[in-house]
Amino acid sequence: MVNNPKDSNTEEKILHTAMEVFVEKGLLGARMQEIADRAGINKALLHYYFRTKERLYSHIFQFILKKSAGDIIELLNSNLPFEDLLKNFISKYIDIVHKNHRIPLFIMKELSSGGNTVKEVVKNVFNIKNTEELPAIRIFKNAMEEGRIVTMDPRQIIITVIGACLFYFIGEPIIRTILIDENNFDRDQFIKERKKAVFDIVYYGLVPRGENK
Amino acid sequence: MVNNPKDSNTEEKILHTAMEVFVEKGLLGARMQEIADRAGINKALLHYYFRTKERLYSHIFQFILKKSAGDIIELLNSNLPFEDLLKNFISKYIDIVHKNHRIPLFIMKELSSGGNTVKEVVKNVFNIKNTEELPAIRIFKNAMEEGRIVTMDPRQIIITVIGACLFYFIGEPIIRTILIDENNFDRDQFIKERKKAVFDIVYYGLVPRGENK
DNA sequence: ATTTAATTTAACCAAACGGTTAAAATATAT
DNA sequence: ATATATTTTAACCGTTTGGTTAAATTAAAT
Repeated sequence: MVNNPKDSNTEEKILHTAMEVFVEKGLLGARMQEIADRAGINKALLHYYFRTKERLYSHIFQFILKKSAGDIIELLNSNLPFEDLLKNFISKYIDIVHKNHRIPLFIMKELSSGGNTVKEVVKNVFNIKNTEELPAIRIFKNAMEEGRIVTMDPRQIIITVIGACLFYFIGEPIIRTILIDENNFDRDQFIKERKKAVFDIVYYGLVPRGENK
Repeated sequence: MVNNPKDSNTEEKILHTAMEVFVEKGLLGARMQEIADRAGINKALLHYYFRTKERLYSHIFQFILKKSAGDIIELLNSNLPFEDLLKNFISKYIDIVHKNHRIPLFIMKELSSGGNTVKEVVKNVFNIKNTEELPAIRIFKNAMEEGRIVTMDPRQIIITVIGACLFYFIGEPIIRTILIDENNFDRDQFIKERKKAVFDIVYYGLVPRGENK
């Protein structure tokens, strides 16, 4: 009744449900019982698959981290000219975060408390040897060498872009309380405008004065 | 021995310690026993002052929220010209966050999970009647009317500036893992450069083309 | 048909934790 | 000196929670 048999195996169902619960409530707030209930199974079976809460959590955290990293890397793999690349990145990145708006905060929560195994995972996923050679860094360095943008530490640009893209979703509750009139708010439209605003500010903040490309 | 008598009253010591612990570990992660221990008192006395964990937490959360709001409002109260005002705001805001780098994430954590009483507090502190009349909104609208910056939804600008200022501190662990070579990193210098980068990108992203003021 | 794996049921355990209580001790104020 | 407020000690309680266990049941594989 609750289980549509054969439509997915139990392990996937557990992982899917556990991800929801962990993202909603964090490691400490999540309850094994709730995960079991929402997955339509019982607690015994849950422990039968993933021995402990920590093992289950670690599984899911790594999955989310890898997925997020993969999403970003994918966005950078294109041969568009700088302007289009930046516009594309901002638009698609905001789309991704929009569809998974709890993920960034979830990741940062865990990073702030401990972050032991995290660094391993991150280094593993990104396969970092030389920070100079990161795709994102190269993209901005190239644009600088070609004179398309002003000279500036590329890391500062990256932090600015990601921060500008993420912050609305991380801080949405407080932003809406303070900044937005709820009686007259079209969220989808606002997010669409957000893409344009981030691009306009960053792009025209980087392009040298006196040349419009 | 542990208590330096008379150098501070117990209630303040509790609040101070509890703030540390809550900010470090969140509501669920914090332990009343640990707060008592680190405050140099016992659990009974802790409950004698603040009956429940929730009461103590609520106290501290509101305090932090008010302080943070107050900090921002204070930064906006000056009659500097737009360029200086923006530069000043970014610099001082980053300084504040730098000294309390766990606070923003702490606030956002709680806002994401529940945010019941929060809206009350926020509305109370900011005394919001008309979002159009917020100081920050007015500042950008004035600059637009004076032709100093391009026309754009001021809310988008604000979100971009705050996001750019905050994100390094919120995401520092992951940023340092991915983006920064730890063998050759001067954090204070990087944060100093961060101020300039945020200002340059935002300011020149807003100033109309063809006029250098 | 028989073995093996997946799943349920339901009871149970130990530890952690928030909170209480009562009694004594210490300090502060009057 | 006496009353009042603060602080300690230490034991205790009820609940929640992660995790276990054992036995039975059902489904899948050989």
